[in-house]
Amino acid sequence: MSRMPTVDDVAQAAGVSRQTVSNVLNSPDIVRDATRERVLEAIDRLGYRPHASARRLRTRKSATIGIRIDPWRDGISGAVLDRFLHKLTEHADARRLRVMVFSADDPADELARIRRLREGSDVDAFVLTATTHGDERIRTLTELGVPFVSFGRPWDPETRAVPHRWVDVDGRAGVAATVRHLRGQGAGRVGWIGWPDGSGTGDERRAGWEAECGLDTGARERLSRHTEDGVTEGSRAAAELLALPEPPDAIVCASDSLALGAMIAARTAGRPALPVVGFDDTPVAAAVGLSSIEQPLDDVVAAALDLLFGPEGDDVRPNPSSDEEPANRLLAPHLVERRPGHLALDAIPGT
Amino acid sequence: MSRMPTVDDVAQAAGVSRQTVSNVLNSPDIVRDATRERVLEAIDRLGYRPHASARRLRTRKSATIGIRIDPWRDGISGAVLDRFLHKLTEHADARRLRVMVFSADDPADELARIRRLREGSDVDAFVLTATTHGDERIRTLTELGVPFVSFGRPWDPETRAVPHRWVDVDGRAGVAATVRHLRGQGAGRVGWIGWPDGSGTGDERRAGWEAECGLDTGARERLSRHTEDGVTEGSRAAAELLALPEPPDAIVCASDSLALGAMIAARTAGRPALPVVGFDDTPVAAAVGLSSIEQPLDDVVAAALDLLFGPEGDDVRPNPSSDEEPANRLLAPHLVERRPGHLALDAIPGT
DNA sequence: AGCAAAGATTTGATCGATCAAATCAGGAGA
DNA sequence: TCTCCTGATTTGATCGATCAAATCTTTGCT
Repeated sequence: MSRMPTVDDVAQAAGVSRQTVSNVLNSPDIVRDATRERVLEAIDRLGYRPHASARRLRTRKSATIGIRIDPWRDGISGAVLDRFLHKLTEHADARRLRVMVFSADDPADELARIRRLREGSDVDAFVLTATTHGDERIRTLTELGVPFVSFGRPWDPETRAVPHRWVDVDGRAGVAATVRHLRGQGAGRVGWIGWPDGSGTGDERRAGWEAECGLDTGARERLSRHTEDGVTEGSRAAAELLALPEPPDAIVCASDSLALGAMIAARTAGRPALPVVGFDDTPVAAAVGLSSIEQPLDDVVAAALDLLFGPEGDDVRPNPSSDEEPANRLLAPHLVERRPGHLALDAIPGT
Repeated sequence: MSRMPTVDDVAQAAGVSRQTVSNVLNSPDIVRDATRERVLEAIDRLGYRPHASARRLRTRKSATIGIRIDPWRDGISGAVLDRFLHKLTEHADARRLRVMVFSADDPADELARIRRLREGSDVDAFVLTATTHGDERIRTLTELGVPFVSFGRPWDPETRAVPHRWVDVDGRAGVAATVRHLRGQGAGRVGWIGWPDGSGTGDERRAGWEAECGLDTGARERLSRHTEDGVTEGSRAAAELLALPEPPDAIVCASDSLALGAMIAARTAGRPALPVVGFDDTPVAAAVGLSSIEQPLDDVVAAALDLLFGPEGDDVRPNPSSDEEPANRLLAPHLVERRPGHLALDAIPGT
């Protein structure tokens, strides 16, 4: 073939005009049935594919979503965003949207890259992840009028005052439900291992534990630990809890890293059956048979695209203006329960 | 602002013509210094950004790389591809290339998506990952003339006969070097836990062990196990090895999943200091303090882009034709050594 | 049948850039 | 001084699609 066929080629082959071919593709309902079929046949026969760049130039839409990929950090925590990205591509494909990824060194750099992608009409909406306290991206993108949705709610009053679209997972509700579940199974004292105060996400999760653990202030103090994220840290904290005169009957953790550490500590302390629950249901949790609270990423992605594009289609809606009601969704996670001892270590010969 | 400035606006502001502005951006060397500065000043002042779609329409290039993201599978194994993707975006950004991701259900679906992206001029080169025996993608893309590079060498003679660009990591050399290293540290019997025969990657890795373990056929038989990937499987295999009359002094595994299992088994068997080495240096390995053989993804990505675009620039080179020498690179991985017992479980109170 | 309104299809213009060819300016050499 | 050549800059055409408005067809109603 010397060159790819264009609308004109198809039009000629089908004996109609350019525009009719265009209509068949973009508003099939306004074309008469007989004509449409003739055109579709020609499209099929010639193997015509619309030229995306030409279309974008004219329509000023790219049907492309941009998302930043974080530089690879410590690891486990990044897994959620990777799963999110996978889900995003799947849902986007289903809507005939494309996903463009980029990297950035810091929030300022991210904003610069977003501007470039946006101004070049490469991308017409963005998904922000990992929102923080005082997130400058939300304010800036709103001012620039760049359509976006964030995965992560606004954490401070100032950001909350900026009307914008967001989707988040209700960590508090997830932990609360889990604690209730554990207590229903007979665990009288449910312990907590979380992060230091100040991270919005971590505070929410702990609040879920506090609400449902049924312990008085003193007991809550004794049965909880707050530490940086990490397996070692989780291990140490769990060992402390298990060494108490009245140790917990179950431990819920703010992350899988902490939970993995806690699980190892429980095993070492001779309590391999102690229920330990992590958060995010990362591959590690699945690998070692750890219960974990899973974020409903399918729903999160679906909601994010809904907010950006409406229930279907690929027309980006503008950011909500200050007088409208800001659009957002808070989704409940759910517990993935696994049997401790899944590794069947006890059955191993020679021990 | 009512609309984004265009070349014409800049031209007018700088008192030159469209084309000169275009030249300043694309071939700065043919523009006189004084003129160039005047134009650049105008570009800066107006905040002009070239419209990517318009440029692509004219040049028929998109400066975009496409890569498939696998549906989220079991987990640990996918981590390498995720890290690869991160690295790819970083290197691509540095070259002013964009990265578009997409998902597909199977190889046939992937090919269909590639054709669509390619025909719409959305993407002008692709990176294939996870090559397999009899990979149809390589043959098909070569026939279609779609530029690509694969991360993963061709595994069968038929595919090898198709000249194409590829980059891969020399797993055999990596394992061989690791085994040598362990023996140099006094481990007389180094065991192996790998995958069943037939996976190119796995066979290569085991070959590295065989070459350097210094054991006779019988001992090799006794000190190696082949099993599906997984923590449980690794745990079971390691337990068997450790129960031998002459157990191994160290164990090298084909993956971090297997190694994590082996590490847990070693701990359970009362040998927490047994050196265990995994492969891919996944986050899990880092989290639990497991030694692992790391793929040099930075170099892999750099090599892949070199093969596609040359040492610099964003002009895609066509696929190698049958008479040329096919271009490819085989890179050596390196061992990331961690101290077993990193979790400091022994120091935990109450044990 | 006649005529207006609704529906289907076509035509001319345009999106914003680059290519190819034409024009203009500045030196070198006779 | 004039020609010729090189290098810098400008002009007209084009990439492939959609928009907006014009034209042609059909339908519905009296």
